[in-house]
Amino acid sequence: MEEKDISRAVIKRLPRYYRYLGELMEDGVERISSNELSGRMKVTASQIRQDLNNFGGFGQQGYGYNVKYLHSEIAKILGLDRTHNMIIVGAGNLGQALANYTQFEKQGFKIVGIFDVNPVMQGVSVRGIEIRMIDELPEFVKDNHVEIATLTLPKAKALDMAKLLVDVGVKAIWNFAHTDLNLFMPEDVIVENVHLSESLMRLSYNLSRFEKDHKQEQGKI
Amino acid sequence: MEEKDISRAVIKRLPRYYRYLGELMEDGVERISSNELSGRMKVTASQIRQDLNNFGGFGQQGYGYNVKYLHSEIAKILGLDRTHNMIIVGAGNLGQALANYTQFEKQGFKIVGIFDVNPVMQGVSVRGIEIRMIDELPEFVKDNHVEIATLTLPKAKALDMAKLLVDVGVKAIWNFAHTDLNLFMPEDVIVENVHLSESLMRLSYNLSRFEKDHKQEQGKI
DNA sequence: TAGATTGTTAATCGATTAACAATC
DNA sequence: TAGATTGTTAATCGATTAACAATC
Repeated sequence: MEEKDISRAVIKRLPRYYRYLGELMEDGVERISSNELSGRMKVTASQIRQDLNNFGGFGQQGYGYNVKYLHSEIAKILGLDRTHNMIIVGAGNLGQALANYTQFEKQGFKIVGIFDVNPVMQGVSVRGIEIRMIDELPEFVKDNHVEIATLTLPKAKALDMAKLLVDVGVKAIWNFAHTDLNLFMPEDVIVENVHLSESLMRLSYNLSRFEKDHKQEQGKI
Repeated sequence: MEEKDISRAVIKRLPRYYRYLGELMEDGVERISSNELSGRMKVTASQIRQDLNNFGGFGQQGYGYNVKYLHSEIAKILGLDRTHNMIIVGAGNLGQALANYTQFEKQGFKIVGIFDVNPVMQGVSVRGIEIRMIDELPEFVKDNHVEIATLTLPKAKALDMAKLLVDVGVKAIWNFAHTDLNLFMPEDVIVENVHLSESLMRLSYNLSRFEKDHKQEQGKI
């Protein structure tokens, strides 16, 4: 119906709007104007209005936006109005850390299973969830309506596992492996990459650049 | 000197180039053209050439780019040609997972200390690194030339800790807390945010959108 | 009604792509 | 030298900002 193609840039900002609106709700704020929100979030009011209007007119002239309403509408847009069953594949440090992280559950992402390829892990439990072996995966995904797989395996094992996950019916992969799965996945499988080392490199770039700038300034004096 | 301001979009792609060049090196590839790399990475050859030329002419007409040379030049640009001392602040699941992750060390990010606010953690060791209390922080940062702090504390404690870290001389914060520190930090402090829940929400958005599209298609039949 | 603020169109800015002359 | 491929300028595309009429 309302099927314009929304730009990636807009999607990237939505969760941030959602977070700020959540905070405003906690603070008991009932309504907010694009201009006021603009001040808090350091984006332009114009951009806020443009972004939101991609999805519909959530505001009211002369009033602004109702915080609670807008929050719940963005939740719907982001698919946070329902539960998503999720498994974690790769029970190493990162996988276990994510399994222990209760925040996701509150947002509707329910961790229903943890898998690993290493037999040593079999039977070990994380937050009450027993680690299973991969041979149980196909049945488990079907029986538990698993939509999302969090992939926390080393790069070398990631692609083959991703293919397997797709074969057994997983719809989306949250990829923490340092490799670009999306290039090898079918069109209809969602891949969201979290490349931590790339993030750290960007930090490093900015650090180096700043130090260079600083040295230059001193040199100029 | 060569101080054009490089756009964020370019910086975001640099680590990816670096990764692909690393893989090419491992595969023993000596030279590569922008066109060939374009095919592998699914970006345009034009963009590759434009991106690289922000930093200098690393290629040669009629030949392409020397993989090893380009790899090392990008390393320099990203500040990976030297060691960065890093501490982890927040020894919860995620903090410990990051501490256990040896990959960063290989890229020059050396974890020299782990800190927490919870006295229960005191003296516990992660990968041979003892968890310390915050009162030791100021001296530690100075003595160990700490540049980067990885911040893996809950949101509520994150901002105050960030301010403290800046006060004691930390130059950059790798922020895993669900809050936008950058809005409250001095200009000269680098903040790189990793908002995992935002990433998961983007995945969720795409998942929901796809399902909607799919339903529509079925409806049309 | 008057004032405020949205929704939306138009203008600007920036980033990507295309084209091609320079040159190895 | 001829062929290949870069570096770079120009053209296009998309995203952001500004402006303002619509309307609560």
